[in-house]
Amino acid sequence: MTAIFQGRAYAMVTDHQDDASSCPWNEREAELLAITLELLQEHGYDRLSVEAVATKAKASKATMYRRWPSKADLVLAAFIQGTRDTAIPPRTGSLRGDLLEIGRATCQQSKEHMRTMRAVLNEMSHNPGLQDAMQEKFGLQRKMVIDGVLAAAVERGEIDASAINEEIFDLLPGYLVFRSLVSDRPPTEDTVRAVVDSVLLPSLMGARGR
Amino acid sequence: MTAIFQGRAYAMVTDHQDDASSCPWNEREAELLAITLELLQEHGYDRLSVEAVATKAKASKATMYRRWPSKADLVLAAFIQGTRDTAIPPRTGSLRGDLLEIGRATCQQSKEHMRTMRAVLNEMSHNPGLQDAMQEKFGLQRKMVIDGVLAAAVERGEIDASAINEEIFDLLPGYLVFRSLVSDRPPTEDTVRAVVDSVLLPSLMGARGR
Amino acid sequence: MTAIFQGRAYAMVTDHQDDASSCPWNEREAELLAITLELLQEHGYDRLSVEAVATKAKASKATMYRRWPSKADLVLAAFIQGTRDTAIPPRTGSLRGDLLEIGRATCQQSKEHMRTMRAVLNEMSHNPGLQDAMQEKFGLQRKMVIDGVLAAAVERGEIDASAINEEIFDLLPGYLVFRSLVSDRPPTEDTVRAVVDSVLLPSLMGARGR
Amino acid sequence: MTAIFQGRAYAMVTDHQDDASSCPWNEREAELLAITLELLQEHGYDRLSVEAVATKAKASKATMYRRWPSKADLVLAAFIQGTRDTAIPPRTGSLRGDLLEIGRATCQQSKEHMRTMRAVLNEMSHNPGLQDAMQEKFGLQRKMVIDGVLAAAVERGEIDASAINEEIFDLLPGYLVFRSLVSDRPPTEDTVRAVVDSVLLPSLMGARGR
DNA sequence: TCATAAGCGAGACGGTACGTCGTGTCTTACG
DNA sequence: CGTAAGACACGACGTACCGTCTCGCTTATGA
Repeated sequence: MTAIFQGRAYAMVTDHQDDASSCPWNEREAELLAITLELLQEHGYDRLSVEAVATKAKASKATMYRRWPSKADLVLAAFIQGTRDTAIPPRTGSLRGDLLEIGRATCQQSKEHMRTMRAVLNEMSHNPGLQDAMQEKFGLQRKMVIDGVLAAAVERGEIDASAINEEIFDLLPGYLVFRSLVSDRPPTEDTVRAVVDSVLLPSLMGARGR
Repeated sequence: MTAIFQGRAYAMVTDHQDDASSCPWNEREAELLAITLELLQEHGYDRLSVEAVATKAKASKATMYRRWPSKADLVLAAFIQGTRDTAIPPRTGSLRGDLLEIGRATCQQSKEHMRTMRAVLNEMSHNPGLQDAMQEKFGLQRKMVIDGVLAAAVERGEIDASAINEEIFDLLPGYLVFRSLVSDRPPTEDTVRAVVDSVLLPSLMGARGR
Repeated sequence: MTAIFQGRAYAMVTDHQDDASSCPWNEREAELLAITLELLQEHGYDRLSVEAVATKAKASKATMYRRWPSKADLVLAAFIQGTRDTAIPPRTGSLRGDLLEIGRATCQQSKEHMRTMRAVLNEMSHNPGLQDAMQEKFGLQRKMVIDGVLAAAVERGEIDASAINEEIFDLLPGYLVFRSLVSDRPPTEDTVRAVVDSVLLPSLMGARGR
Repeated sequence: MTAIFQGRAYAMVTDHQDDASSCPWNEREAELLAITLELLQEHGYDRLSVEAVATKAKASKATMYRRWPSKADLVLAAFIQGTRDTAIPPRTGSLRGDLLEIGRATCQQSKEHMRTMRAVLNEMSHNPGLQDAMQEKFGLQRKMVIDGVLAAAVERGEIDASAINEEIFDLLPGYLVFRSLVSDRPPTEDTVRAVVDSVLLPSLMGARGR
């Protein structure tokens, strides 16, 4: 199951994961990305300079550019590494529990990486490859998780398969991300509960009652 | 009624609107912002240069920097001007119609200004003032519109006031914006219809049946 | 006699001199030039800005440019005004006394206006008019004074007219100016005495002894 | 003997001379300075732009500013390089010949670098370091040459050591430089001859006759 | 064992944009 | 009308960063 979750971009990175402990150069790479992430969070995309990352890491610019051909790539890689290890939320046994768990995880992640995501978003406009990478990583991964949760709910008989809508499978994480990134009202636990209890569950289970 | 819709920021701006036609310097300012917006849409934030805007407008850099102390301010102003005149969606007489209309307007606006919004979003991280400005402009304005629509629906007896939830009043526009800005699946009419028909209306009217 | 001393450039300015007390606008003009001179001495040509002069004088740039069409003209005018009133050294009755007096006056003037002279010199490279003006003012004026002194000495029988050389009539002031402007060893009274006693007088009176 | 002629500043520079041919970066530096000098002669200090030099040399502004922290430093360096290689005038065997030779060399150099010298002069007012550099380079170098010439004349018995005066050792070059830079009457061969024959030699040899 | 290479730090380089400042022209509004 | 105020087009200043490059130096392998 896990394998399915990993799209190309995701795999591209995770393939090296095992090497990280054995191969010293991947440790270095990870360190560089970590510093990138740190400076990114602190100063934002524009005010982040590859030079500063190199200096702080006592590396040279050539080393940076050998690994990531441009600042945008560097930032993307840092972002991916920063979000890679986010655990896939565990199953709780009930649809409501699973959704709340997804919401909770989304909130945490989107708050933590707010600046980075904004930076990557901004870069996406010019970089179709980045667009795809993000989509593959986030869109697909998210879809898999939610599909899994809903499928389990259907299997448990909690909802009808007909209530599932392709168009809005990411309504929960999407809205929460919106609240973190765009609006000035970051999501709280109440937000998650409200979306799940007053919107999603009525919608998903509404058909049942009829 | 219209007055209520306009938050402070909105009013603050629209108050000058009349001046724009009478005062020549505001025409010039508007022209500069329009060019900024154009180049911004075309090339994105990073690849936009103040110099290019000035050149295209046959203005000088000093003129630009006299009005907007930095590139970020310029872009924000351009964005605000670009979205200022977005008409408030008309009332259709039914909750469903109003919501669809809001969704449609949100889709159009967020698609049109996608790159600009991403750029402004990115800038927001460093500029708390920008944060507030955006919130005032978008958060409040959006809230007013939706509150109005829902209040009308309550008045019409379509829904119970108790079904309205502060936490998620912007679920519809929020999700649509997310789809435009973040996900790789820009919203379509189907998306709007799906959110309204299978999510919002069941949620809002669900309480009725009980 | 005085009239002869005044070349074109000199006259151009001094013609207004009488007006200065009666016509208020010339007082203003003199004030502007004085401020220019002051800032010039303080900051040098490059770091002097017309804007600063205008601001300090509570005048507007237009006022400055109406009177002096460029920064160079302004500086030249300021310099001329600054040196205009330098009294022609009085006659002492002996050649040696006169020469020492000329030397003393040159030293004082060239030290006082060192920066200004350097600035004007620099500007002269591009501005032939300035070249002429300077020449007329300084070259001619200087020549007249020295010619007068030497003629008096000849008349007194101190020297032969044949000892006077057109090519080097300004050797004394020239060398002193050089010492002030170019070398790092500004002239002292000893310098003047040395030039007069060990160089000029031997040269001028040498022919006598034979 | 030659070694004695070279003051510290002179040696300081000429020591690098050999490197210039072997080290490629010094060739580049020399090229940049040569272009600077060329544009400086052509347009003068104010109208010279670092950007233009960089463009003409197919270099970047950063390269210029890395080597010379400001336009003034650049111009000074260009001037020093431009005058560095000026050959020390050869000895002719007689005091008169040596003085004429010094005069001739001074005339040529001061005419050739008139604009540059004026620019550097102007800059000196604000830059004490430049003051010292110039003094070291020109004052000392000039003094060495003249001292050497006079010493040789003493040795030959042409003049008395007592006729030499510290205060005016640079009277010849000083006056010639004055004529080039300040006055509108650039020195000619006649000027040199007149100064040497009717002023310097009488002064230096006058004591003998008595 | 030694050399040949591969990766590295350091940092110069050509570009490009930034944001500032000064010049000289022009317009507006006041007296 | 002359003036103070100051906007404007132009263009140079000096800074910072990008992405490329060349240098030596260190390792780490392969003859």
